[in-house]
Amino acid sequence: MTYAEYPVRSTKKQAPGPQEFSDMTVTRFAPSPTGYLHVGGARTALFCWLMAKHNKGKMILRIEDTDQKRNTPTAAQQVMDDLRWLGITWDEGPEVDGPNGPYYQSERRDIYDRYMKQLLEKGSAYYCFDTPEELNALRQEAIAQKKNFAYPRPERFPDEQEVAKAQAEGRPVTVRFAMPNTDIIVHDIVRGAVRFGVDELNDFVIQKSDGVPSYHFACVVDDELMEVSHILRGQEHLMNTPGHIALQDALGFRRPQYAHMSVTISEGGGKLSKREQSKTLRNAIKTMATIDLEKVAEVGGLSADEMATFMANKSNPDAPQISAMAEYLGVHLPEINVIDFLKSGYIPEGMINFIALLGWSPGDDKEIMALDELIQLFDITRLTKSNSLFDRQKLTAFNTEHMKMVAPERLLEHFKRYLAINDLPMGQADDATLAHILTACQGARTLADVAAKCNFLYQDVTGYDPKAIKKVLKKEGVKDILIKIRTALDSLDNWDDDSINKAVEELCTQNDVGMGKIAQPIRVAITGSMVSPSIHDSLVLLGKERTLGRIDQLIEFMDTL
RNA sequence: GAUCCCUUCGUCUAGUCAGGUCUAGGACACCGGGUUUUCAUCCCGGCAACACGGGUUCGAAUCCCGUAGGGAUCACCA
Repeated sequence: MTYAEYPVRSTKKQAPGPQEFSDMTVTRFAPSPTGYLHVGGARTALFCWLMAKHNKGKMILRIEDTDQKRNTPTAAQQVMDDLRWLGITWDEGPEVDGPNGPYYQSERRDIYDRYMKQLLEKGSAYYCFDTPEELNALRQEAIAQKKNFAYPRPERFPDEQEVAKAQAEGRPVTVRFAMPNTDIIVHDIVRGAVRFGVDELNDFVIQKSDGVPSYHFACVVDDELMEVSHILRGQEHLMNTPGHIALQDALGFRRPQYAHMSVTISEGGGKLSKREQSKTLRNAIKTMATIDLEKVAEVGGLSADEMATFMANKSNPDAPQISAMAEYLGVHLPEINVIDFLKSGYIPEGMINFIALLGWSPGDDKEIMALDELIQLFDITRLTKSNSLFDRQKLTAFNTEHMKMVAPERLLEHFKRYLAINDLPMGQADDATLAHILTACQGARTLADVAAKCNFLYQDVTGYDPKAIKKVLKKEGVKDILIKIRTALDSLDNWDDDSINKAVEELCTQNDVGMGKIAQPIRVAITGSMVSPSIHDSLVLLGKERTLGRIDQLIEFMDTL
């Protein structure tokens, strides 16, 4: 079948079915390991995974590490950790293996070489010896003429002798793919039929001068060999697709189905990226009146010059430097990477649900969905065409819902991981205590809220919130009440919910006051603030001795008011 | 600049392919009220959109054309 004959029925619902593929749906997530997994990548992975699971197929994880300059050795591991935290698993790939490995492209060189040779022999690809400077000049010329740059394909392709000669002269040797002389129509599940004219199509590089295949080539070869039936990726790849299709045809490969997803935009506008974090930090620094810039630079490990260019909006330091400076200044950076959300106390169930709704919906009013519902309802044809903005407030709302829905044991697991990654003293507590803290904080929006609300358990009261002083302590008769509370609590034989509740209720009736008059002074005494879980939970968690001690401490403080 | 994609409440979206049931539905946010020993949760109510202009049609959010705006891509990066 040629491109033109490929059936076009609807622009959306029915993209043509894969021709020669088995019934098995195979998707793949193919990150390039340059750092932590960010939300955009997580969304792509999620849709690949949902699609595979919904169709009882499989998802492959493939690491696209053909560019040595960009890859860091630990990045692949980080990406896998982040995927696992989200609950996204892969059926084939690193650490689980499978019949089509290896799953690191850097280990597949011999495979690519075979196909490269085939293409060269067929005359579908040819060697080039241009230097970057020459190429650049060509491009400038095209711009000057207001034309699209297209590599000038030679009349006759260089032979092996010329290659050897070029090599001897020290010229770079690359291989370009000779694009066929036809328009190419991409049949996309999301976008329908998209036509690319011959004039737009360019002979692109498929083998770099270091001998490594380019992304385009490796990706096409691997997708065929790994039997990938559906390629889900960001719309930034749409323009690459005609090239990939032509490559598939030249190599006699099958054509997978494509779905180019819309992009996720950040609140500040533009693509969600680290740049947003630099921007937030920079703006925060600018609003700080008294600030020791030298000290900040030192914390971030930047030289004075680097700091200056950063502040002048001319450079963006690396993520660790940004984080170090933000932490030092107490600036909360917008979360970008999956791990940022973990650190901020979001749980994977909430993240997954929220991300799934960025560019997809089940078609009715259903929004809060557990993982198995998501799998059951997922339908690739329902992907939205337009870009969507990442709204953290809505994420928080979803997180709140899932905090209530998740099984207690699971929430406990998430909580322990949260405490560990933030290295909080609460992490030393035993499971029973943590479980109690969690139930005492039902309704919390994030795990960070839980930790903050119960932080008083792990920290002495060193002062009192001015608002608490004004609203609670400076009221008539508080000191007397406090003394009565102390006496009542001291006399309790059992330190449990019932006894504490009963004691507090009795204090209310005896003194003819409402709950607030008793509960609030206690709260201020034990936390120094006006926020804590219910009184009975707070007191049980704190223990009798410490409770009484903190009440004494407050009674003493009352005299200084 | 060229090419491609997109456009419904502030935001995520349902509805568009098969035009009437849409005085456009839901959710988050926001505003107002209520429950609660604080915070959070929870409950009730409110505000709020078919980008614009032309067609086609008895009838347009839905089909066609144009305009405007936004995004993506234009690498020996993936």
